[in-house]
Amino acid sequence: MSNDFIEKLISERVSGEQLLPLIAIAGPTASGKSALALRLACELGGEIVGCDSMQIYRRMDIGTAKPTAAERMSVPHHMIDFADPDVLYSCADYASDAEKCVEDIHKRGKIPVVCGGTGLYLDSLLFDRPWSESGGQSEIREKLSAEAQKENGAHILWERLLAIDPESAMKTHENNVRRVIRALEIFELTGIPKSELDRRGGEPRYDHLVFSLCRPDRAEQNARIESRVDEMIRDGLLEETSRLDKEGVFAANVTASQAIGYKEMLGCVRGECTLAEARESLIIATRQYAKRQLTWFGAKDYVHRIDITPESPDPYPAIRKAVKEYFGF
RNA sequence: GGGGGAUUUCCCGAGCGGCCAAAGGGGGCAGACUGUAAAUCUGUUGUCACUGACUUCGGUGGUCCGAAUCCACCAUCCCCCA
Repeated sequence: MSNDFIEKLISERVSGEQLLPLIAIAGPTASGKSALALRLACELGGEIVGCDSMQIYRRMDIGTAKPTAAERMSVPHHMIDFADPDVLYSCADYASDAEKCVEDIHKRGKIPVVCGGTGLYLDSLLFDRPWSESGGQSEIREKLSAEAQKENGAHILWERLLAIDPESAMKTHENNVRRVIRALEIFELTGIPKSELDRRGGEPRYDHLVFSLCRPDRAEQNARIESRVDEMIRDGLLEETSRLDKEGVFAANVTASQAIGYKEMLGCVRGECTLAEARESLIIATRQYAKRQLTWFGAKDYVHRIDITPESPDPYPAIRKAVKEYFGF
């Protein structure tokens, strides 16, 4: 199963300003990314860079399926388990932190193996985007959110966007208030329409080779998700949720409070539903998330999809081979 | 034993004579995504020869030009009185 993908990449490779190598293992939850990345890093003498919007948080261990202490001992892991759940941490923070991290790894003469399922984070690490100039959490956003709450507010905001940046407005459904607000915010902050800003930058930062693990058999993917959920519950997800709840994580409107697993268990912690019900909605939410990830990675032309099937249950050889062909190590 | 209420498309649930292949939600399927992304949002979801036709609303038989909606009987479930 060798590959036009690799050949194409090699032919596209820019030899001029030789970028440094980076390997990434992406794919939906419960696809086996972590184990695979670990194996790859071990063999290549690499270090792992997490690319997961939730594993970055401390004390959120079970629900985010963080690599175990033993695993983290065997190969250095970065961008995992370093932020407090109650702080706001977003994609732009990740992009700059992870970039530094990768730079260090390169300096050490190691090769970074990025591993995780947060597509946007991966994208932001791989490609240089002018995000830093376009602000973040701001009063403008608050103000716009308040306006959106009003009668017909969403539509009014969208029309405002249409006036200043028709291109973005056409691309963004008016119901997607969050995106409409962000586009508006960008313009207010920078004076540049989002569509214009989007065209800037975008150059690759590394000579990257990205894989996405995929199980074409949906039933099998679902079965894996289900057993992973049960494992989490067995390992004490409920208790972990309860602890975080007491910390006030879910009261704060922060990224960590959106994590799948905790959201669902919270109902049970607060006695609003049974554990069985929480389990059920957790499984559903995870399944849906996995599909979104699949759709995201499937749409990226820089992602090389590796299918896991009964005929080839172990994706490792194919990936190892592709790395060898592409990088030569 | 007597009285009352239910039975709707994968699930929940609205509909109570034509505007009903049947609201809404859930789930499923597909998609979007450039500073909340494990988030947010969109489309689709009876069948087909698909701007039309066909088969659905527990079962059977009626009433009516016309029924998921009315009547009768049957089945199953729930509640109340014994």
